[in-house]
Amino acid sequence: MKYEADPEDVEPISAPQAAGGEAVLRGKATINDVARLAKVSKKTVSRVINESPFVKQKTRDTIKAVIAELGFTPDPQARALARRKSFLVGLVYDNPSPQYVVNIQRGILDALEGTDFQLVLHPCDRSKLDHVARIQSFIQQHKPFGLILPPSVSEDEPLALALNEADVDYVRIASVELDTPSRMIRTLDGDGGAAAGRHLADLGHRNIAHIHGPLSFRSTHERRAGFERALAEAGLVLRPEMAVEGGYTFEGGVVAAELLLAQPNPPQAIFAGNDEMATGAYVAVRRAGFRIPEDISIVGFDDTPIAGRLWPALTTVRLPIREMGSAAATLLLQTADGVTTKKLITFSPEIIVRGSTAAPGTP
Amino acid sequence: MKYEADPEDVEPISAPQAAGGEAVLRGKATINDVARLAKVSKKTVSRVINESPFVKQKTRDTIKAVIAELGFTPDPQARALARRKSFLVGLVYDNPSPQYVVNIQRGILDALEGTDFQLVLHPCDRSKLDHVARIQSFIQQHKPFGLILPPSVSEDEPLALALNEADVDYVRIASVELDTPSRMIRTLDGDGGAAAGRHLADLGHRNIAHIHGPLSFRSTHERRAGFERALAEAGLVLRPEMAVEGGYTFEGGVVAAELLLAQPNPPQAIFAGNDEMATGAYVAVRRAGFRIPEDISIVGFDDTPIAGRLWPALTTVRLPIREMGSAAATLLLQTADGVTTKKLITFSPEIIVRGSTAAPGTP
DNA sequence: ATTAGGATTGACACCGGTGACATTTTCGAA
DNA sequence: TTCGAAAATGTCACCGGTGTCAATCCTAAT
Repeated sequence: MKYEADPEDVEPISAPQAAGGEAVLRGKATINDVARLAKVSKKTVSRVINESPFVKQKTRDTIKAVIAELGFTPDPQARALARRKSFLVGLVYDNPSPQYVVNIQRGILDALEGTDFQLVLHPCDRSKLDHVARIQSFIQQHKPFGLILPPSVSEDEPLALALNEADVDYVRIASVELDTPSRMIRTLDGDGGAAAGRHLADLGHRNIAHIHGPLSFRSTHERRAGFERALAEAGLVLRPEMAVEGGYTFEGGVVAAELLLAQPNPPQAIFAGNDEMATGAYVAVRRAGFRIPEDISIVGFDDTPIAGRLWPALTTVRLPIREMGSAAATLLLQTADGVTTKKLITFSPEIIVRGSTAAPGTP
Repeated sequence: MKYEADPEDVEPISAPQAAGGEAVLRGKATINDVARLAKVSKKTVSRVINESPFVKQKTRDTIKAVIAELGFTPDPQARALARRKSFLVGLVYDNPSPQYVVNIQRGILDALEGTDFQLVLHPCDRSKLDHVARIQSFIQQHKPFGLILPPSVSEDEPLALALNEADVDYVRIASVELDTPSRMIRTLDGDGGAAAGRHLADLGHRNIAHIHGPLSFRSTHERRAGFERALAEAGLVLRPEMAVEGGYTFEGGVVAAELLLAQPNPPQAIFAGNDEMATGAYVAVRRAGFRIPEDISIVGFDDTPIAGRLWPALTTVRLPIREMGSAAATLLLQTADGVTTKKLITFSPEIIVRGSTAAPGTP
């Protein structure tokens, strides 16, 4: 039986703009309005919205025309309710670096632009006991379409396990293959560390130190391993007393560098595991009365904006963080299209040589 | 008529954890489950959830007990659909400084923690023609509970006008009273500028320059006005050629400072309208071969993290950005409680003296 | 011309709440 | 004890979509 809406029913709906005399954008069109005007059931409209292949081309065209005419957009809340899945993409993060976080956000937003999805922020604290439970309850309540986990949450295996149980999709951003399999964005931090080591060795430095991040971060180990590999290729070794932890923070960097400089045979060059710590090293080096890069060369990692703002500008290893965020979101949304081709996207870092490194003995 | 659910109906629901044998957290309880167990209608449960005063204390207690037992939490999507209002708080921003943005986010998240609300990010671009239309369509689609507008979107009067028409609540963060009335967080940027001017004048500087932000930002004018006021109180004037625009960016700061230093009678001190530009000034001053603070003193504004990371650390004016974000969210949520007491919260800046300023003639 | 089987489309309940309004209680005043 | 208004609670439709499954429409094969 065909849908036989009589003209009276149709008329007043066809002009949502004009309705009500005053109101112009008020009262959005709903799927019912579209169905009535297109003379089909709302279910068929629903099929068109969701790009179901089981709709005749002609019907589809008619409906699309009506949708366009009415400026109809499906209501995310209603869809979420019916599907038991919202249109939210959660960014679950605990990264201490604001720069990192902002760039990841930007990348995700780039990818989400134009889609129906919205980015919601969900900071967390891995040291809290109910850390995983909180995220679970967030998922249960808000039924996010998916989650994006940058480091170091991405390395949280108990969390990943819990997520696999829960009804969410997620993409992790990390520097290594992780135990729990999942789609992920992988960064070759080791190569970055190697690039830093090679750069310093090529400049002629022999006495090189390293300030690394917390041991609980996988990237700490990756970066250091790559760095040591490059040194080895140049016939150098990283002596144990030349490797100090700086917690990935500015203050940690200051303290770590002070420790290094206080040694009987202080380093000519320092590779810091991130820009924050490199910035801290700048301060310590200056306090100790040394010049950068004449007396001591410094290399960072991340290429956050501060790198270009220091004096001299910091030589550092860049990871395309924004692009990574974008790729993560894209990977997540694939599922929405039913296409799940790629499961892993790899990004390589690149060294950006600026003013904080020079050959030893530069006047 | 009482609700007479017979035990059989009640039993299987009472243990959502146990249901299904395997599943533990699956299948959240709904308002219907609560209603059945508490032997009341779902509407009454709804009243309790929404803290309606028209529920007898005893009934309320019973229902609350059941809610606790079941671990029931209302479904945000369903509520949103029925109320035509979601539980999202939108941060609409275009601020170029990541630091600012992150801190505002943190503040908002602080205030939202423990509530049903979620923060969604909505960056925008005021230079786009459909700028306002985009935000309108975001509102129409996602029906956010409210919006928070930091500068410079907060100063966008056409947007504010459109927002008043639309069905959203919003709080603006700005440095001045704005034409369109609305709840807002106000910062006394003028006082901050004055503090900077006073500090430099007190140190004994007479030849002081200013690098200001874009003229389209109200804060630019506020900060400058306060600065000039303080100079006047010290019997000084800001000569026109000593005021240059730096666009609130690092690069702009570099160029502006170069312009100032190239003048026949270069300044002994520079007050930059924000930390980004102050950082740019550091670079220009060094390139020109001057020392900070011995030859030239520099003051910034905002106290972003970079201020403490520079060498020497930057003397700057601090605005409690995180607290401001938190206050903005709190102001917004008042409506949720029906309590709408405050409409304006004012924050005063404070000068943080660090190493980038000294009396002229310091060796 | 018929007919089977896939291609389309529709009917209807339901997702989990809330709004408007009706009905039942409750309790102080008469 | 009785009555009426206020207090408390319930009924039922609806918010705007989607899932399930049944019904109808086609098309090629018989």
